[in-house]
Amino acid sequence: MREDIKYWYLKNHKLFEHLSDSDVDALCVMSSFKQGDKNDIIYFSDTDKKRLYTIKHGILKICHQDKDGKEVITELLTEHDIFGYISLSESEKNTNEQYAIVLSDKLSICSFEVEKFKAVLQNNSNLSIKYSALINEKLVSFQQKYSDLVFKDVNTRVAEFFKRYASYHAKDVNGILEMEMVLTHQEIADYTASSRQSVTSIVNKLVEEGKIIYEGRKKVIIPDVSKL
Amino acid sequence: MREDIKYWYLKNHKLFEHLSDSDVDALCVMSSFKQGDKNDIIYFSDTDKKRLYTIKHGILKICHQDKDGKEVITELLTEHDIFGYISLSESEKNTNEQYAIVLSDKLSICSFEVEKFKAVLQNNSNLSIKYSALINEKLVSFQQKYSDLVFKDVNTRVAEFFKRYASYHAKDVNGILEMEMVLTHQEIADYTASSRQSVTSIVNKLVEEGKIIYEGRKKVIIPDVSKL
DNA sequence: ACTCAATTGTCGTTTAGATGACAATTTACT
DNA sequence: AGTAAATTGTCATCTAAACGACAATTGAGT
Repeated sequence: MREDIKYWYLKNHKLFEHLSDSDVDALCVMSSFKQGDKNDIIYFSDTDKKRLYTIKHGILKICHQDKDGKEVITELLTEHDIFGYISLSESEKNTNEQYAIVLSDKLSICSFEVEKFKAVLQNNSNLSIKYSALINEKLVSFQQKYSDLVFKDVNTRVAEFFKRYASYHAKDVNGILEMEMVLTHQEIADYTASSRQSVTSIVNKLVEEGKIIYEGRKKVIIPDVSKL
Repeated sequence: MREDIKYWYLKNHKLFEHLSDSDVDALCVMSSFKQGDKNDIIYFSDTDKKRLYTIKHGILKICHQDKDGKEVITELLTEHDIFGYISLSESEKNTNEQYAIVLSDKLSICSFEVEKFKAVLQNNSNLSIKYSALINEKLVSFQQKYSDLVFKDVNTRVAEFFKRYASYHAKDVNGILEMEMVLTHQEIADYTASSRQSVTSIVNKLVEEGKIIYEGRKKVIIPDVSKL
């Protein structure tokens, strides 16, 4: 990949936007860009060197599995999101059974070796404060997700999934939201901690009520988010 | 509180242990220690200045509530844990409906104004890397908690609560774990996302099976953790 | 255009665990 | 000690949502 494109990406990432040009240069040198296709799997436990990733383009799901192969999607990640974190104890198997799968047709990600990234943090306290704040945001939104699972029923969780998904992936055509849906019902179920059949019937109810419109299986339209 | 005691606490906190003496001095000056009693509430949304807290002694629960007053306990915090985090956007109401309640008879906490703490981070990249790693650990353990809620049934969750609680609060008397239990069944239910009645019957089952022993309502003994 | 695999649709059935109601017990308070 | 309040015990009932099973539809690949 051309150096200037790498540079451009990093320069426009909210995590790095206030770095000096030379700092971005340094990051640029140690960064490694990679392409992926739909259904590609990224294991980030068993690689020799731990890496930190940020998404340049595309959608990715982070999954956990239990022994029976049942899957939860803990996160849906998009452009500029980061994953594969730094931790105190080097060896730690924190990423137990975690893996990422590409959902969009194409994915391109940028990664750094954790150790090298730490070195950059050493010299940029601003960056590391931003980084902590970012992780912190994740934590907060995760706590929210947890409470939602406890307090809200499946209907609400699925409806809110569509809102949330739209907020990231829809383009607004005067008030009407249009988006490409890369998740199957099964995956929406994995993400909302419910079952495939429940999602199917809830989606159909929403469609009947006119709150969402499916055009084929890949395109979703939300005529009025406020009514969802 | 005497300066030397403050100093001692900070110096022995794993987050600060490798700071230079003068850095700890600086922290010491800006730190503020406070005492609390059982059932005291710490709101950390509506105070004018945001603060970052670390617990010197005692046990604290962090709760969320839904509109009907139903409560989830998202975290149980003890000695050296931190809470009330820094975030990017200053105004942000991230701490929506979050509050902390003292569970132990006595609590003593140490706190810093977030802005001042950030300033210290500025000059200590080591510290800020440690700090990010710490937050990151929280995130990971929270994702675990989420998967557990999805995958594991109430019995397992309650049993694991006891193990976890023991790992923090039990003293080991040659293989037998003894601990003070500061949570009621209702609170265990809030923590494990179940109901009071379920916890009661599960606890009684565990007692019958000899896996745990309640002496009164405040003391719990686990004869053999491996059997739990 | 045809075939097969993946996805979705629709049921009836089952179940874990919540909920309500009330009693029994323990602890706190004066 | 004596009373009130908090906590725990025990049921029977109810319900949301999972699960299994199979059909219908869609879309991708040849």
